[in-house]
Amino acid sequence: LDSAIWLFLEMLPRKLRPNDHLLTVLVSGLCKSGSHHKAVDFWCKLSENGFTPNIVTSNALIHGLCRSGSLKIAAQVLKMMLEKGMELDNITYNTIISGTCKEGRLDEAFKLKESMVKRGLKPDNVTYNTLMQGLCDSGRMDEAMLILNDFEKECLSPDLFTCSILIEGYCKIKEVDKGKLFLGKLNNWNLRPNHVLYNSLIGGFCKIGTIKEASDLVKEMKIKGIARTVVTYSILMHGLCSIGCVEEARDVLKMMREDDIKPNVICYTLLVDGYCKMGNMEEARNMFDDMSSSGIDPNKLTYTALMNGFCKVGKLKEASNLLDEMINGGIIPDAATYRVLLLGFCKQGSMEEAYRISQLMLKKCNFSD
RNA sequence: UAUUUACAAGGUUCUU
Repeated sequence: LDSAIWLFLEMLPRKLRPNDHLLTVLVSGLCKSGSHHKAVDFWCKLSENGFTPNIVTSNALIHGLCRSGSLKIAAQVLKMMLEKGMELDNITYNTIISGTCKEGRLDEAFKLKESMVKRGLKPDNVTYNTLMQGLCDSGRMDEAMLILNDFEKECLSPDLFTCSILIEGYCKIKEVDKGKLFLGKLNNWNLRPNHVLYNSLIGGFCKIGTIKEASDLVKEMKIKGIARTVVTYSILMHGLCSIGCVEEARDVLKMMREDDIKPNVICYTLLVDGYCKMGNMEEARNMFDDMSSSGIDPNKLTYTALMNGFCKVGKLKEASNLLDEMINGGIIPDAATYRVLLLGFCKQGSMEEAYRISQLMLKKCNFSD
């Protein structure tokens, strides 16, 4: 990415207009890889040289900044966009409304919706869905439901995002049956249910401990021709593991094979963690080894789950071997990983090994955690 | 295949 930036900056004095699509890809790529400061610098340099990025590229930057929790910087970029005379669009507003909601500042998010109206823009489905999501995240389901009136007032029609946000909201507060009622309302909105709606409900039933209802919904998906996904089955596995039914969760792998869906690293991590939580470290290790032979590489979360398991049963040597193994494999541990190990060693009174690990952490860490 | 909204995995006050 750095050489891509360099190349683009080289073009500036030659009065070559960089390709807008590529600029957008580059800016969002920089943000995704955590270099949002570089993305901002890049945007500024382009502006200073008379090549102010267009609205799409600028929106991508705003989005990247919102995602990394840098709303303050996003506001500064927004200000510069306005100074350059850029016309903000719905996507700009929807993006910052979403970012503001994610920070829990709902009042401010609603004010932003008002200011987009003042600017002559018409809030759309994404705007209302985003605000709804904010309300659902805070458990304010009654207010979320009231947004449906706004849809009608604005002659908008709720979409599958609207439905899944509401279903997920009800599932989160364990009112799964209320969520399920939306399946019946879809016809009124000319919608056909999709896998996300079902996945959310399956998760809801798992959460309230009614695995039977959950697996019935999987059957219903098959009957109705709604595609199951790896998420569908991982939700089921998570539900089973969380009530201690790891063997049943493992059987889900068979269901997946019959359904021609390949398990991914998340599925295996669920099983590794499931066995760890049961204290069955032998099977946990077996699963860990199985996944490699299935060609799926364990990631940071897989290692941390397994290390946590070994720590809990006092096998600290195994845990610290895993730390070395993951680092040698090029997987960067994070704060959660180190916390598991440090807690494990401290509890057992092995302060020297805890110290060694903390030194390792300080040497390797990127200070973001 | 240029930008915005929905679904899955690890640590989380302590003890067990």
